[in-house]
Amino acid sequence: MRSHQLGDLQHAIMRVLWEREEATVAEVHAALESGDKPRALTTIATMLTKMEKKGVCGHRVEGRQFVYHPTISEEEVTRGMVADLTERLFDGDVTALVSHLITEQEIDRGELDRLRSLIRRREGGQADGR
Amino acid sequence: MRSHQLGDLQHAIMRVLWEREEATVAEVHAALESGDKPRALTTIATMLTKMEKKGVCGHRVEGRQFVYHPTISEEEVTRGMVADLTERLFDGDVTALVSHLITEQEIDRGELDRLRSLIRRREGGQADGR
DNA sequence: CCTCCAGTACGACCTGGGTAGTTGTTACGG
DNA sequence: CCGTAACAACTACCCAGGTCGTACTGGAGG
Repeated sequence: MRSHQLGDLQHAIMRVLWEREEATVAEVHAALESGDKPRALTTIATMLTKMEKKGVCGHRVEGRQFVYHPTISEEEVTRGMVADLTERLFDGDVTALVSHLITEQEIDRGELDRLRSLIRRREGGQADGR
Repeated sequence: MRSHQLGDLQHAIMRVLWEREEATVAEVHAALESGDKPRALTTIATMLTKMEKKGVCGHRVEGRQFVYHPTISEEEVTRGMVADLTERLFDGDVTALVSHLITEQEIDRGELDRLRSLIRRREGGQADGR
């Protein structure tokens, strides 16, 4: 089961869909205009079409326009992409990734603190909730 | 500075190069034969050429063959790819990624323990050892 | 009723990763 | 001295992401 991989634009579009539950092409386009480099409306439309064919979203017809909605959850995608990276970079060793993050990447002291308590909570309560 | 992004095969090849410091096309090919699906020798050669043009590796001539070597470090690539993912999925919030990992991904109790001490070490001694 | 506009459908094109066949060159063994 | 095999170079594809321009169509307004 190759977890759905999304390109940059695809992921950006999905984020809009996840955030709003539903959105028209124009709405997605507008939402992406802020900050991002300008894109043609048709680019978004084309992308949405491809994404639907790919199974990551669907649409219903409302009057003349299509209202798109996600068919996969953000968690699903996030987990999948993180898992993929973990596989490629650390041979699937999640702990190695975490180690890398807290040693090589920039995390300030306050963050470390938060993480510590997060781990403690995880260690304590868990009967493994998956 | 857009950190060098590598495809699957490219990354696999780089791993061989990093591991051996240097390697001929045939050596890389042989190293990849184990476990991976069979690939033509020319595929590796082509890839190496493209990668060199991209600046991730170089080569010297030894007799009839090319001996390739990496020109970027594994750390560099790892950091870059992790950073990219962090950016895309968590808007650059490294802590959010770590949180995701220890709550959503599979980490057993022993691992958590190791992480705890890792954080402690990081918090205490750090004069930033990079 | 006819025009115009909003929107989708369709097709074109570019890039980069990946895969490999074909060609050309050259050192080496017979 | 010559054929062969080892190599690199070149060329050609395929696919997916991304980016648009253009065609088409149906409904709203004059």
